[in-house]
Amino acid sequence: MRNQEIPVDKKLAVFHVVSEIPSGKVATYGQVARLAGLPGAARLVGFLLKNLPKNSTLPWHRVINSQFKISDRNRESMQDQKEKLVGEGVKFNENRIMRNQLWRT
DNA sequence: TTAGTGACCGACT
DNA sequence: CAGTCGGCCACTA
Repeated sequence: MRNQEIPVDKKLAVFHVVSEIPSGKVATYGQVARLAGLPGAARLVGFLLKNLPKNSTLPWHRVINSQFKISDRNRESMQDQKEKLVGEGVKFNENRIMRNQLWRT
């Protein structure tokens, strides 16, 4: 059977990195991809988070884009993400997250 | 196989 | 700051 030609290992690596993001901090898609050993695969991270099962406990809300903003998609989901971050103590400046809230390794 | 799309990124205008 | 472009990865028609 030659199913699974897709890089499952990469997906797991990305999920692992996201799960390591501490509460109160945020990471960019590109940063997650890089830490997962997949430099340049930022779009893949977005794709994976979009297809995340609802029962997942992954802190996807701590992932933002390089502009320190919440990526466009459903209005509800975006608002939901911001509320979760605020609830964890992440500070915003209007709709932009402050740079010192970035997860540093 | 080719072309289009997306929760992206960096450089450039 | 906003818009465009080429490049990146994987998915879909």
